[in-house]
Amino acid sequence: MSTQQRRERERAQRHDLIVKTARKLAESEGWDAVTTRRLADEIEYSQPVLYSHFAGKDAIVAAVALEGFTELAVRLRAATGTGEPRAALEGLARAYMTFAEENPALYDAMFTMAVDLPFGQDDTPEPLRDGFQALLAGVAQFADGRDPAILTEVAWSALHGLIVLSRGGRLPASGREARLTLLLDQLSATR
Amino acid sequence: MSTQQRRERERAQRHDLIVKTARKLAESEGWDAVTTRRLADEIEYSQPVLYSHFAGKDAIVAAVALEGFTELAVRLRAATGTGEPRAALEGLARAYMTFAEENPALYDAMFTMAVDLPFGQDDTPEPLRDGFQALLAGVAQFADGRDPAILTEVAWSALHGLIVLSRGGRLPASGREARLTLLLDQLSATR
DNA sequence: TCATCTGTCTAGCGGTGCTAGCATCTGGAG
DNA sequence: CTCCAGATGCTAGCACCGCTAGACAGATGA
Repeated sequence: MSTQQRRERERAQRHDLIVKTARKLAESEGWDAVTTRRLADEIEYSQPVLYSHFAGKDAIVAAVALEGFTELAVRLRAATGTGEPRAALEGLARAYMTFAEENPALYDAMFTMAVDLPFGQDDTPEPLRDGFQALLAGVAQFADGRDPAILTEVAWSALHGLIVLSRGGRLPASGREARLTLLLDQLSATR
Repeated sequence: MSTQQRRERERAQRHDLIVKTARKLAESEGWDAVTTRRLADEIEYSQPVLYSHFAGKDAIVAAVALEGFTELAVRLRAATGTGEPRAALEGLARAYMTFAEENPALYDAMFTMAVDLPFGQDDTPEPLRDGFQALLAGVAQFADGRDPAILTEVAWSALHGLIVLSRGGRLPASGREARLTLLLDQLSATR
């Protein structure tokens, strides 16, 4: 009885250990450094153990990404102000960009790597849904006639584009602030 | 004398063959299928031949990307209209998105994979510079007081975001047109 | 004709994700 | 207390990856 429970608890702990280690490793040395051998070594178990917890490496990345969505949602909710529309949007956008900058590997896992997470579907995991809802809640309040969902998607896309192009060196680091300001201006313009 | 020339010509042809084959293979089966072995097999030479033309696999991807920048620049220039601002911008944006949709693997090589292409620097290859200039030329004409470069970068980022998030299934295929319309509206709004 | 030199190939290195099959250790039955 | 069964984690190995050393053949020039 209690033995069974202890085992399940230990299994859950090890599951977490794998996810945390993968994330830490990815963040410090990049996802290329996250190999099954290295990961196994780091958690002090052999490779096959990983496969008793996850279907494969992709599933591990997906688990890390899921953790990211939860954290992002929390951050966005915290940044969702209720003041003047333009300022509220700015707070939200900055929170999003800060998150991406502070956790580049995590952000990659969430938005560029793991493709096997079902996004806009019925079986979409709760954290994903929650993340988008947090963004939506912040944007919706100044939609001002425009479709809130569409507006959110466009705003999100633009932010994502800025982040990903900047990171790859496609955009100069210098104009960063100017780009964000312009984007916010354009998004909050209502004709 | 002529022997020398013939050899150089043949070398150049094989160089092109490698790039074309890599691109075709990537486009039909994805970049994962483009392995050095597979590529060597496809061009009917052995692996080491690839390395007598390119420093490594990354360099091959970069060569494919470079080809893409040239083509994109041509497309954008062709789409740069001179009529009413909003319509001109729309034509440009649609040309960009169409290019990305028709050549997904090529687009990936240009904007998400190859990191060793110097973008905003002094030694930036001409095709890259040209591509951005084509976009700039189209956007600048309706900047209307705003910084043309910044505006171009923001517009580009937003388009890129839409494309890349749509492709990964992060954005529903349904709202595509609505998102583009809203984006164009916001970008062409001058306060 | 022969030496050299260029070009291409075979074979192999160290790495990857993943798995089959064998030990070992534990928990419960007799 | 003993012994068996099942769970658990390991070693070893598969097929593949990018990349390269060294052997080999054919063309080139003296």
